[in-house]
Amino acid sequence: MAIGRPSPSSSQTPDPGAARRTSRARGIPEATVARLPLYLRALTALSERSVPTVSSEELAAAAGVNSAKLRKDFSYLGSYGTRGVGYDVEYLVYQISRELGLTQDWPVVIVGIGNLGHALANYGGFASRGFRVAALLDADPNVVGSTAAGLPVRHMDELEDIVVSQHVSIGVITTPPGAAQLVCDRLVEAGVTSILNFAPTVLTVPDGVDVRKVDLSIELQILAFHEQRKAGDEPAGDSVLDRAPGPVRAAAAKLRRAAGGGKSAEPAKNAPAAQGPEDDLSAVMPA
Amino acid sequence: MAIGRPSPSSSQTPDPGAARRTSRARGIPEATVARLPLYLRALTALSERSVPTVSSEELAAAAGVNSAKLRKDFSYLGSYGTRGVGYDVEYLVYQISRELGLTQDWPVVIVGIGNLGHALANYGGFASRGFRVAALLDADPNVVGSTAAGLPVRHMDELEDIVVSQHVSIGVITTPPGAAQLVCDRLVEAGVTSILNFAPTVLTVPDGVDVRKVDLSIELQILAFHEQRKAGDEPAGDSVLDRAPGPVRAAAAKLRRAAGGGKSAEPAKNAPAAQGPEDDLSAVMPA
DNA sequence: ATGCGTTTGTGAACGTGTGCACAAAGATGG
DNA sequence: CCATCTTTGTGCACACGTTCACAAACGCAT
Ligand SMILES: NC(=O)c1ccc[n+]([C@@H]2O[C@H](COP(=O)([O-])OP(=O)(O)OC[C@H]3O[C@@H](n4cnc5c(N)ncnc54)[C@H](O)[C@@H]3O)[C@@H](O)[C@H]2O)c1
Ligand SMILES: NC(=O)c1ccc[n+]([C@@H]2O[C@H](COP(=O)([O-])OP(=O)(O)OC[C@H]3O[C@@H](n4cnc5c(N)ncnc54)[C@H](O)[C@@H]3O)[C@@H](O)[C@H]2O)c1
Repeated sequence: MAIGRPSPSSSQTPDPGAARRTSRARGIPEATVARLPLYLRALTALSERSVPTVSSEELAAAAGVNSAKLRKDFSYLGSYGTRGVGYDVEYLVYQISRELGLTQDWPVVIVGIGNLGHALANYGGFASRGFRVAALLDADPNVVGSTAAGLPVRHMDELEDIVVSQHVSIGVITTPPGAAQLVCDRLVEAGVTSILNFAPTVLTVPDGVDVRKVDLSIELQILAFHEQRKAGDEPAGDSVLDRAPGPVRAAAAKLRRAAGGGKSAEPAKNAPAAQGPEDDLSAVMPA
Repeated sequence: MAIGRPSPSSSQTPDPGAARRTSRARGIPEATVARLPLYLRALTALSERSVPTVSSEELAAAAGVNSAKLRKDFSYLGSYGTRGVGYDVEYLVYQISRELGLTQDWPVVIVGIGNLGHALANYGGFASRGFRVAALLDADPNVVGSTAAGLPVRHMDELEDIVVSQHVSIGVITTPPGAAQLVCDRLVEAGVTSILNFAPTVLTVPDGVDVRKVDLSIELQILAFHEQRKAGDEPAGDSVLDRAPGPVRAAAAKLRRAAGGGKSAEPAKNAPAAQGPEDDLSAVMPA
């Protein structure tokens, strides 16, 4: 039963393969691309203060990165600096904007105008960089009549028309997780090839479609992990059984499977637990 | 003029240094930590369907990753699988939860209850994983009276009290960018050691404080970059001057600096530009 | 012109992350 | 108890990303 990758490749954010193949075409590493907007923001601020040139050291500080990294990043774009002087701010703003495709207009649709969709629709920093909200879409008839940020919320039925007629290639999904894959499929079917997904769902898309996700819950969990480490709190001493090699562990595994079996509720000892390091797992593993 | 790193290290998300030092302490790579929440979500779904065991292949598909990667990730946690069978779902849910610190309660404060702050406060998936909104805070007197998601919005004055008395170690910043660093400083001063920042600002924090950022604008720009590539649209043929080595390029640089000089508006030829590959930059570089 | 101080651009070393491929471990059936 | 089949856990090779350190390039003053 060979599990051949199904033809729709699930290209999520942390998948280097697809994304890299694209960007390596002309040699800009993905990690660099992800930092360009950061540099651009810092440069824009300098530009507004009419600063003519900036050194890699200064700009790196403003962007919160290592200066060597910044120089290497810029080197992928070309030689836009002047030795002994630094970089011309205006010129660099233009070059990075161009490289990121920000010199063109990118119409986007937002699907799912609930709490988050509303916030995004109202977000000013949206339009500031060439991204224009082409339409707000929702399935709920109660929502469809209303307006958000001056734009009318339109019905999902109009999705295809809007995407095609306005040449929308970027879609933002802010529906509940259950609807995300369906919405995604419709967007892709209509011609959208880049998706920003706020729903906590793994989206599956065909090759050639990029998906990036924003997941609040994941971010918090990562923070919690490090927070736990800081507290010197080795995450509850592991059962000796599981560290032991050989048949002992196997027996433990067997027991686990035999015990839990069905629809047992969450492993009991889960609640508050005032970060006491001692936290035995007899509750979950009745050995 | 040696530019010694100032003692407050600007540890942003994409800075491996600080984060890694922490997690390497007991050997879980940062990339793995970032995927654990993904696995946990998939496992929780299986658990709700009362699936007793799952193979690395199945789980990997559900989480949208390579199965070898998943197995290696789990190997950092210990040997929790059974060869020939797979992983016990309930047990693995517990192990990952514990590793992520989700078996304890994490009170968080949200600062800046505007569009986004409201949406976050209303977000259900928040509390579902041990994260509890301890307080909503804002500086605007008009907002302070109101309630969001059943919680009262309290004034910034109360920040320190709340953080200390409720042992808050995680703070979420959803203020305008201008206020973010100030708010951050106050949070840190009060004792918060993990910050999730939604404002498009580079935060500077002392060592030992983790910052993660969520930046919609950056995500869109990355998508735009790849979108441009897909359109076969080499980002507007580079001026020959800049590719040429030697004195020619230097002269060009000189010209740029001399020309632009002051507060010149955005490099003119910036507008719509119907994705025509030909887009000369004489406007920005009057050579 | 020449020399001096500054800053870029990059080669090279190193650390991290990914994916293949396979031996070893265990389940299962006879 | 043995044979066979499934699936884990991991050694290994390679790709990617980061950082150091320094020669070459440039501006500027003399
Ligand atoms: N609110 C937050 O702060 C937050 C944070 C992180 C993630 N999320 C995620 O973002 C998504 C949206 O969150 P929310 O709080 O705005 O939820 P919400 O319930 O307020 O809004 C969801 C909207 O989607 C619409 N919708 C439902 N099914 C649809 C469909 N098939 N097609 C089109 N529209 C449909 C609903 O009518 C509703 O207006 C959820 O997946 C949530 O998990 C939200
Ligand atoms: N709305 C979005 O979808 C979105 C998306 C991405 C990023 N952001 C960023 O998130 C942040 C918030 O966005 P928003 O749309 O909710 O803005 P908003 O203006 O609606 O809300 C900001 C809130 O912060 C409060 N505030 C201002 N200064 C404060 C201070 N010093 N201390 C405490 N509170 C203070 C204001 O009173 C207001 O209630 C902004 O930085 C924005 O760039 C927003």
